[in-house]
Amino acid sequence: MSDSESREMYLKSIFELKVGEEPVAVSSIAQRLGVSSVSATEMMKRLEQNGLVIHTPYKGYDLSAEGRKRALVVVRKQRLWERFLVDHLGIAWEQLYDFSCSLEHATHSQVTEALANFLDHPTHCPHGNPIPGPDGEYAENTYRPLSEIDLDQQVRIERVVQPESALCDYLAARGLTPGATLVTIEQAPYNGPLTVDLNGQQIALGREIAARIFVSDAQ
Amino acid sequence: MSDSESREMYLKSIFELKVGEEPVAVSSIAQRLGVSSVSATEMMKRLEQNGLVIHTPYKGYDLSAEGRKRALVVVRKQRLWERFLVDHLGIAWEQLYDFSCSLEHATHSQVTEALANFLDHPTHCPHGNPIPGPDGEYAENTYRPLSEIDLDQQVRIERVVQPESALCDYLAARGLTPGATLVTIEQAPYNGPLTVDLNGQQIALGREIAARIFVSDAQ
DNA sequence: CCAAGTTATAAGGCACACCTATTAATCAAT
DNA sequence: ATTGATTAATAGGTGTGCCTTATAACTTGG
Repeated sequence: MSDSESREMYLKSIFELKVGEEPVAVSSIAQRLGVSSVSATEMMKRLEQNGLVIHTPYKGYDLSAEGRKRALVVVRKQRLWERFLVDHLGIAWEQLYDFSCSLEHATHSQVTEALANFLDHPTHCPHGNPIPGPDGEYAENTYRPLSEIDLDQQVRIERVVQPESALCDYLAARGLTPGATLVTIEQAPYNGPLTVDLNGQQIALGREIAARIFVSDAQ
Repeated sequence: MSDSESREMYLKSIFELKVGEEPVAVSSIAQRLGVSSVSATEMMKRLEQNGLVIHTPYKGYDLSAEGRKRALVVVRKQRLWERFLVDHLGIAWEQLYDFSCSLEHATHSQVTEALANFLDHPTHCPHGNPIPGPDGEYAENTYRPLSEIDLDQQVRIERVVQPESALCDYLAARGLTPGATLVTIEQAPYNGPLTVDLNGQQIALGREIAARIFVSDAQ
């Protein structure tokens, strides 16, 4: 990978991994990118020197204002490409993330905006995630993770976060894509799987997966 | 640039620079890619070890069958993207080459074929160059370079080879794009400029440029 | 055929994104 | 307050794509 491409991936990872208020741990960044913690730490130092991230020792890293801006640019490119790939090229839902990930780094901003125009300025990617605006506007929506839903609730899948192909392969094979409606049936103890019912079929989902599926009430 | 991206650029350069039977000189490859001759030689050695190029000492390099195949894959991607950029995104003709050049390396073959399908399998890029087929079919067409046309001939611009943006900026500003019809007026001695008439306007073209513009008879 | 110009090779370096292995610092929980 | 786990920092190393400078090998034109 090239210099700027790597940097973009690191920034995007922090953006994607950030959930609550806590900074993102180096270890999780390293894991996400498939590199050692040392390598990730090295890169984070470089990014810190460039003012793109902020370090809280022994806690992790956050994006600075500038870093967030850069990350949003990349995310915008990726999610626009995902729309194009699925809407116009007919690429399978579970392959989108990987294919768009290479394209995102190779796309000049002028092409990005022309693409947004061509696509008629979509607001969400095929995984249900918001597409950042051209000037960095980003409204994180407020769906709740499936892992936090009470039992016997009927819910609708709204978004899948960190939708890399391995996860999406699994979900697509079971029909767990945005728009699907399911009912929470049973939560096994000791952080065990959550069983849900999708069209009469029962599926047991690990907690990590359930935490990445965001849902809304489907009354 | 990354490893494979660089390699692709080297292979593509040889493909683009190859004109007649002569192998392509390292110096011209180096010049095209903006690297030193030593660096280019280094890379050519690596490519030779991989069986992608064939060396004729003190003459230059040629693509092997496998190398040509790889180059054609890259060229196919680039030219398909150029069509998309100009036909659907409305990107200016003179910017196509640069923008498509980044995309070509980031495009999975599955996406390439879906794109070809979306574009309805175009045969030529916006510069008039043939788009290689999915299995490496490539028919070099037989137009003659403007630099070899007799005087007082009316000709039509069919293709512009090695259409990097610097050249295309120059040509687009003067209306010298594929489809334009012009008349050869005067060839200055000592490899001087060729003067042509385009819609009553006289333009003096250097020989290097004239050699990159391929034309057909326009009776 | 010989000198001028190209081309090739060799030597030595730089920056980057990675790596492993080790030690130091800090946090959290008993 | 000490321990055990996590996180950070240090040292040392790899491969790749680039660089400059210098020298050797070859081609070609007068």
